[in-house]
Formats: sequence, C-alpha cells, structure tokens
Amino acid sequence: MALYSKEDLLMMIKEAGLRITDHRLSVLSFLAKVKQPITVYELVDSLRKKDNIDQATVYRNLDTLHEAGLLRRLDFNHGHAHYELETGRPSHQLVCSNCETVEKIEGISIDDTIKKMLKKSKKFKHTTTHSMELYGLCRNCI
Amino acid sequence: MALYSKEDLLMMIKEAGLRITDHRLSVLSFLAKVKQPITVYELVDSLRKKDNIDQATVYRNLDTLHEAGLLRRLDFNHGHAHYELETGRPSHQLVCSNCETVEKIEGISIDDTIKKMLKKSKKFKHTTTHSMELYGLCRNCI
DNA sequence: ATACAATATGCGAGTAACTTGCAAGAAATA
DNA sequence: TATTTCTTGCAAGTTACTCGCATATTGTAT
Repeated sequence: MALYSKEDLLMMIKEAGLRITDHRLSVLSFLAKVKQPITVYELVDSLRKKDNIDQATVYRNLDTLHEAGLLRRLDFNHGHAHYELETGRPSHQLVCSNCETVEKIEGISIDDTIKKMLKKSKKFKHTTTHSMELYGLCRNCI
Repeated sequence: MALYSKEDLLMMIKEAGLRITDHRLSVLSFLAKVKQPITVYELVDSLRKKDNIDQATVYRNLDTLHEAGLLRRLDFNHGHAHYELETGRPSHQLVCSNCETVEKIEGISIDDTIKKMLKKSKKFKHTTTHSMELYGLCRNCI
C-alpha cells in the first residue's frame, strides 16, 4: 500500500504536464488519502468546507486528472460517478444493490479474460483500461 | 442465438408477474430484436415514431423490466444508460473511448474471478450480477 | 523581477438524463 | 361488469454535471 507524500503528488501532476494549483493538489491528495472510490458529491462537500473550492472547479480538475491518467472513473449505475487514484494495480468492485456500499478488491488479475475477449473481438486490437463490478446484497442488506 | 417470438416475450412478462401492455411489449421486443446494448435515447426515438410512446413510459418500463430481471442495465461512462435483454449467457463489452462504439462479446465465463473476489471480500457472501467493460480505441479511431 | 500568454477559478446560468405528481385510461380478477 | 390496481401522457421537477465569462493565477520568456 503505497502512501503518497505531498511531493509525490506534486510530481505526478507535473509529470502529467499539468499546472500545479492548490485546488488541483487538494483534489488529488484527498483521493490519495481515502483509497476507496468516492463520489464527486463527497469530494465537493469535503473540499468546499476545507478549502472553499467551487464544485465546477472540482469537476474540472477531476476531468483533467482523469484525462491525464492519474484517476479512475467508475460508474455503479447509481447516477453519479465515483473516482479513485489510478494505482496501476488491478482493482475491481463489489457493489451493494441496496445501500450503495462499495468494496474494492485489489490484486486479482483478469488478463486471461481480456486476452480471450480481444481474440473474439472484431473491432478492437487492444484496450487500455477496464472495469468490473459484481452486484449483490451486502451482509447488512441481506 | 435464440430468437424470441411475440408469444415468448408475452410469457416472459407474464411469468415475471407483470401486466401485459402494448407499450411494455414494444419495449421488450425492440430490445429482443437489436441484440446489442442500446441507449434509452435510441429506444425512445424509435418507439415514439412507431407507437407514440411517451419517454416517461419508456423509462418506467425499462425500470420495471429491469427490476423483474428481464433486462440488463449497462453504463459505459457516457452519461446515459444502455439496456439489453437478459439472456442468461455471460456477456461483456468492449467500448471505444472515442466514438462510443460498443462491441458485445458473449460466452466468456468469469466465474473463477468471481469466486476469487468473493473469497477476498469481507462484506459480500454472494453476488447476483456483474458487469465488465474493456475500454480502448476501436479500429476506426486508432 | 516583470511582463506576457496560457490556463484555472468562481459565479451564475444552462443542459441532459432521468423522475414525479396527477388525472385519465387500460388490465387483471372476481 | 364492477372494482381494484397498475399504466400512461403530460408537464413540471430534480440531479448531476457543464459552460460562458470576467477575474485571478501559473509557468515562461525577457
């Protein structure tokens, strides 16, 4: 479990060819800290209190950081996006169909499945990212 | 590739414990015909022309049929949902990050991965459905 | 340091996808 | 055929997200 120092995060932004701003750093370091996919709402809520960041700025930074490959964007059919830091490690989710709880599981590779998919595909030679979610009721909601 | 007759579809609705209405049947048979995940917009557009169905009715029926387990709901991070008939066969998607093309690949099981995930999970004993999408550029967009 | 061009920000207004309230109409059951 | 319950259309509402524009800040060249 890598911990990211402020300098690490600054470097990540810089190496992505992006400008360094306080707000951009706040967004990135918040996501580095929580280590779970979180909703934009939670992010906006926390950062507005702490640093007085406008929601438009949060959205724009999430977009920029995502484009730059520093974030993952996830969708669990809840009508609002989740974001998390792009760690490079494979990561998949278990999602409760009732209470929206999300459990992240790391370290399970699906390279074999991806290879099989690409072999069958007519329109794609390779892919760059993927997402996989399992849906069901969590222990609390059974 | 199973083809669904009107009677099949009627039975599916009936067995799900739902009422049979013309509009509900239209929605279901449209999805049975296209065999690919399609957007609500495409559905609304086609059905409005053909049968004069209001978009609220389409949304409500998609919801009802999905709740009943007859449809799958997919999200490709495009800001609008896709739906397809629930066939029972596993089915995963390749999605173009540029042009929103979706290619569906059937017949690849990921049961092993699911087992591994559940073994690692602390919050879930079992899951009922899943989704998996690979993202990249399709041949046209490379 | 300073000036300049490019990018980021806040604010308010706008948009797209989807939902809801309500009155009227159609389906299932007796 | 009557009654109950579900479905529909319409218009208005909500939510998540985006945009325009004026101002502020960043990185770069001087």
